[in-house]
Amino acid sequence: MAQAQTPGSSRRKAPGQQTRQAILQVAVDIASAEGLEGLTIGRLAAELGMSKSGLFAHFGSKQDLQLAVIETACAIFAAEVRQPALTAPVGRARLLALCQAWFSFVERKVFRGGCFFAATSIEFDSRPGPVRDQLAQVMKGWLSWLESLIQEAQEAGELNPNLEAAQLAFEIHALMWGANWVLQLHEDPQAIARARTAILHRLEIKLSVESF
Amino acid sequence: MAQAQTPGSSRRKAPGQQTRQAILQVAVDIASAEGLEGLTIGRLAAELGMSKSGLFAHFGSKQDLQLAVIETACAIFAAEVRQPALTAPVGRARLLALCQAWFSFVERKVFRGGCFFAATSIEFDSRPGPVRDQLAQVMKGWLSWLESLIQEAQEAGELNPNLEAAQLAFEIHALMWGANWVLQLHEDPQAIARARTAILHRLEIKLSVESF
DNA sequence: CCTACCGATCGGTAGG
DNA sequence: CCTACCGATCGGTAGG
Repeated sequence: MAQAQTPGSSRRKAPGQQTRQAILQVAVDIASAEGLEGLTIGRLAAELGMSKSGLFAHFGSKQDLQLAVIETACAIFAAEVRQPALTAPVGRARLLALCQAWFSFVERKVFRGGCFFAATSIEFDSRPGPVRDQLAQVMKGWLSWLESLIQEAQEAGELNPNLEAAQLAFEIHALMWGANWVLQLHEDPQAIARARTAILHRLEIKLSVESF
Repeated sequence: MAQAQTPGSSRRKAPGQQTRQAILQVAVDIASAEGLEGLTIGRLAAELGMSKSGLFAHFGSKQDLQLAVIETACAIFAAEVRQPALTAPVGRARLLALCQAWFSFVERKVFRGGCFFAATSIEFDSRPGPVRDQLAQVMKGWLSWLESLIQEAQEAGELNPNLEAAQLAFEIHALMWGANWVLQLHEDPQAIARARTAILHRLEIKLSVESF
């Protein structure tokens, strides 16, 4: 999910690949704000200063473009949120680092429209097809990963082992998206603080804890 | 918000109003699934078996249609969720009745695409204009109402008065939408159970409580 | 409430 | 990567 589509180890990308990447960077921003349907070929071409057909040559269809945009969003998310968590030690520290990275990621508006996955997975939840299937798979992977970090913290003796990991993952995820939603719709930065407070409470951590 | 636009008390609606209501009933279902932008005049007319312009005569513009659809969704939500809560006694019982009604409302798929407000407020959070403004106002009203029910329960001595009501309202709302999202995207009915468990835990109610 | 239309834009193709 | 196009659909209007 995180790896680019270039299989080789060559540092130099083929020129076509460079253009393709530039297109996808712009596309992922538009899609986070206006959705994967609101992302139109004409609009995207205009924003890039190129012709529709020139752009379209990089993708066989609009659906292929949408799937490529999801891949790109995954790669950015992996670098911005998953990677920082993996640099923290296993256990509660890693869980905290993940939450920290996620809140930073929405506060810095890495994607113009807030969390790309919130916007697009809700947009497509009633539109059957490969795009919806890929989004569902990505989100399942995210929830599973969150669950595994919780289990690791439990095994390290840093989290109450009586909590059901999948339940806790659901709750943390819901609170994160709640914060993203309030932040986007009401432009209320307090949303982040509310979600932080709730998550720390669930992790049974006193609220004065370090820099978090 | 809940009242229809007919001011009089006449039981009989003008024939134009009947058609208008029929249009809006179909429109609210489409919009909950495909969004307020995905709701096109042509598609709506086709689904109703009438001409585009005949339909359009009831609304001055697409934006007016979108605003009218939001009003209709509010009226349905008031009848399906707010009203059942108001029949329960003030305090914890009313809060529980509200949650009960909300989960029933998404389980029965009162709106084809799940919670209309989740779908559309996320769709429009990056689209400035009257539609976004109205959705933001409706959602602020919902969160405030939730907060006031929590305060009433605290004043009745049925809920820990040290909890911040706005914080608790945020958390309950986030958990409800988390359930709606998992239900829509993964068709996993366990989502409802997870949200129920989390909310009861936050309300400090033993999980064996009555029929809930 | 209809037919008949408008210019703009949609996703996509032909041919270079 | 471009120009030049395709049929379909978009929101919206004229006129009845």
